[in-house]
Amino acid sequence: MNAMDSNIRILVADDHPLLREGLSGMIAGQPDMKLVAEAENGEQALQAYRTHQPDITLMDVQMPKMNGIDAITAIRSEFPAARIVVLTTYKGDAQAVRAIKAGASGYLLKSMLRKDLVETIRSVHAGRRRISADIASEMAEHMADDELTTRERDVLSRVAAGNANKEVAAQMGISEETVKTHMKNVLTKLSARDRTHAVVVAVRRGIIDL
Amino acid sequence: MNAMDSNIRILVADDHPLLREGLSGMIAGQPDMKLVAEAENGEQALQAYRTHQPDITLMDVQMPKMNGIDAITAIRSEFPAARIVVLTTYKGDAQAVRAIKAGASGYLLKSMLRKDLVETIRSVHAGRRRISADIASEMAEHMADDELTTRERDVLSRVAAGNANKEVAAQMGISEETVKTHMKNVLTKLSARDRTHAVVVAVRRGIIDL
DNA sequence: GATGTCCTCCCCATTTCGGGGGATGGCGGG
DNA sequence: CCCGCCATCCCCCGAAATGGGGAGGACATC
Repeated sequence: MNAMDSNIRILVADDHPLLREGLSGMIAGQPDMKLVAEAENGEQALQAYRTHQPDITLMDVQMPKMNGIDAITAIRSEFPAARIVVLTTYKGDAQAVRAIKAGASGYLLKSMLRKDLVETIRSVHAGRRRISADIASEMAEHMADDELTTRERDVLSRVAAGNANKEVAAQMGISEETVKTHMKNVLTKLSARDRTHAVVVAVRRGIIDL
Repeated sequence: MNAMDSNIRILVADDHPLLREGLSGMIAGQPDMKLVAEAENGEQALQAYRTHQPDITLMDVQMPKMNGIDAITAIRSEFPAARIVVLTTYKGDAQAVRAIKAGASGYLLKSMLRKDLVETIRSVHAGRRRISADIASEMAEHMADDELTTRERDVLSRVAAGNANKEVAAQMGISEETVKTHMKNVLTKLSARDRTHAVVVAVRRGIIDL
């Protein structure tokens, strides 16, 4: 095995050109790593993965066309062995959980240092998992919590849009009483004091989007 | 005037090392620009500005210790001629307005292309102002709107934290009736359907933080 | 087939909100 | 000095939300 073969081949998927530039520079500075492709959205990432089948994929979550989570799911359904590291600004523990469940091997903050990032890449390439300490502890805090059900998230999203229970009921084709029940459960699960607080907590934790 | 003197001397202030790396690389690629210092928070930015007095400062809004807006205010109070370009992920028109009012000469999104960014730097260096088209149009949409008063923002923040009007009143040492009055005004000004919607709108527009 | 979770619906009572009106004093700009 | 904006407080009232209870059916898991 020569030096060429031992390179860790990397795909970068992020919609910020400047950040890609930064990553590219960082990778260029590592003798054992090589950037093989870039993508600026989830669809391109999937395409690029098919073409290059990189050893490691660095993926942002928030991207146009197809978000990072869906891209991970898509890639992993075709290539179950794909090693993907999510690189994101903080968006709550729930998003991290979704990424991990989708098959990510790492979850890092963009604010992390170069050194830690290259370490993580080598680590994940060697088959380990890596989650930023702050995110890990945040995830741990909510481990015991019941997650919101699909229906509860749906109701909460509509409430966040400014709909009254009655309106939500009409939109979802269910009774207002059912909406109330869902909201009661949401308030309990999120330890929120009222619906407004519930929306804030859910957004902070990445459970719903604004 | 030799080539050295004609360089645009740049200070970069952003808490993401990777983005600084990207900017640094971009600047290095321009023959007429030179990166003279980096900062990873507002305090460092102020310090670095005093030391280097750069021609252009690229500043993120969201930074630890001292945020970008406060840093701009601080720098401009000492150096009224400072030309500062805000570089940020989108956080609503209100934040942009605050930055401009604080004295920023430009407001750009991090998702913008290298080419546009270097153009903007030259443009601002030449004394012009530059605001991203999307942000400008967003700002225009709300030009006619009444802004929230200090008190109204204060009330709304507390409501976002899950406090009932009565609790907000107690915290602020005013009557519940007054809180209601403020909330009525907030709902009207933000065209919100209820308090929950008001919080969502205010967060989206960068009027309050989560 | 028993258990559990989810979704659905219903009852009760109390509290909180939202929308309408009006009123006062302060403070700064014109 | 007057006007406008801000902040404060008050009234009334109907609508909405909250908090407690219970309960049935679907569906998957074990």
